[in-house]
Amino acid sequence: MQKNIKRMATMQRMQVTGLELFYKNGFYNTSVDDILKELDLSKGAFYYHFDSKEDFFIQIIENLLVRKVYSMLIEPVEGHSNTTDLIMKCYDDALETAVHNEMDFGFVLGNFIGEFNGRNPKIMKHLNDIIRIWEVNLVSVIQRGKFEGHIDRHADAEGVALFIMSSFMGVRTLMVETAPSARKYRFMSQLRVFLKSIENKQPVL
Amino acid sequence: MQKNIKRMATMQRMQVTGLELFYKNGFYNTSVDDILKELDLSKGAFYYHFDSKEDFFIQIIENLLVRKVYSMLIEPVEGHSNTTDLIMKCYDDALETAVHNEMDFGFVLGNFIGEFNGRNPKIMKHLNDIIRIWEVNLVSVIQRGKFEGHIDRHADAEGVALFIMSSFMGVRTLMVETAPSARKYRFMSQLRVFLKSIENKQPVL
DNA sequence: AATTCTACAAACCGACGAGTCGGTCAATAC
DNA sequence: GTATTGACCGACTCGTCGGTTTGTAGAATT
Repeated sequence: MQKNIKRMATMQRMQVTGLELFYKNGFYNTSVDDILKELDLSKGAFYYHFDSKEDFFIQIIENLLVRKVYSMLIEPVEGHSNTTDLIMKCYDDALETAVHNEMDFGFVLGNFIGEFNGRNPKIMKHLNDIIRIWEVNLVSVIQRGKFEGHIDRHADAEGVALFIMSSFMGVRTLMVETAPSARKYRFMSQLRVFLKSIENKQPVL
Repeated sequence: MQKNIKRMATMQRMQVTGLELFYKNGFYNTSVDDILKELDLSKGAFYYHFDSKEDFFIQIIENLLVRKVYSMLIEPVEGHSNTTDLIMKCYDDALETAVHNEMDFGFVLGNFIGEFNGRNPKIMKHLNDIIRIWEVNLVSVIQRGKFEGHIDRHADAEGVALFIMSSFMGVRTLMVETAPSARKYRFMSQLRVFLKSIENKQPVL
C-alpha cells in the first residue's frame, strides 16, 4: 500500500507543477521537460505515470481545475445570505487572488479555452464541462434569489449568469499588466451597479 | 514604383493569411511554413520581406489589428445619436460577426493577450496599446453621453467602459462552441439592462 | 547587350520537443 | 537468498520549426 502512496504523491507533484507551468506559459508552449526539470524527475518517470502529454492535462483538469472552480466559484455562492452579497463576495475574493498574481481559475479556464478552441476537441469538451457546471450553479443561485425575494422575479437568470461569468472572465484579461488593483475596484463597483439593477425593489420583509 | 506595389501586395497577402492562422491556431502553434503553404510561397519570400516571425506579427498588429479595432469598436460609437444606442448597436454588430465565426477583434485581442502575457513583453506592449485606445475612446464616449444628458452624470465613466469591455471580451470566450447565437441574445439583453441602469433618469428635453 | 536588382525557390542547419526503450535499483514476496 | 515488481533514469529517435544560405528567372537600369 505504501507504494501506491508514493505513486500518488509523485503524480500529484507532477500535476501541480504542470498546471502552474501550463497556466504561465500555455500548454503548447510548455514542454514536458520543463515540468520535469522543476521536479528533478526524468522523462521515464513521466511516461511511466501518464500515457501522453494530453492525458496528463486531462487528469490535471479532473483532479485540480474542477476542484478549484468548485471551491472558488461555486461553494462560496451557495451560502444562505442575500444572493447578491454572496456573489459580490465570491468574485471580490476571486479577483483579489488575481491581483496577487496567483492562479485564479476563471482566467485559467478562459486562457485554456482560447488555446484549445478549434485545436483539441477532446480537451475542449472537458473545459466546457467545467463552464457548464459553473453556469448551472450560478443560474440556480440566481433563481433561488428570485424565490427568496432578493432578486427581481422578472430577471432572466440565464442571462444574468452569463453576464456575470462573461464580465468576470473578461476583466481578468484586462487586469493583466495594467493596474490590476484599480481595475478590480472599478469592476466590482460596476458589478454592484448591475446587481442592484436586478434586485427586487419590493423586498419581502 | 510598380515593384513597390508588388512588394506591398505580397506582404499584405502574407499578413492577412498570417492573422487568420494565428487567430485560428495561436501564434506559437502556427508555423511560418503553415502560412507559406497556404500562399504557395517559400521561406525565402518570407524572410525577404520580414526580419522574423515576431517582427511579422508586430506588423500584423499595426497594419491589420489596429485598423479593424478602429472600424469595428471605435468608429461605430462615435456617431451623434443616443450614446447607449450607439454602444448597443456597435457590440451587437461585433457579436454578430462572432456568431458567424468570422474574426471579431475583441476576441482576437483577448486571445493574443492570453497567449503573450508573461512571455513576450514586446508584443504585449503593442496589444496593450490597442486596449488603451479602445478604452480611452469608450470613456470619452460615455463622458459625452453624460454631457449630452443621456447618461446619469453620477456614473463612473472609467468603470462603465471597463465593464463593457470586460463583459464583451468574456462573452466571446463563452460563445465558442456553446450556443453562440443564444448567448449573444442573452448577453445583449443584459448589456441593455446594465446600460439602462446608468441612463439619466431625468432626460433633458 | 551587359549588368544589377527584385522577388522569390529550394535545400539546408541547429535546436527542441514528444515519445520510446533498455537498463537500474530498492522494496517486497516467496 | 532469490525472483519479481514498482518507480524511475537517461540516451535515443524522429519529426518540426525558426532561421540561413545559395541560386536564379525576369524586370529594371545603364
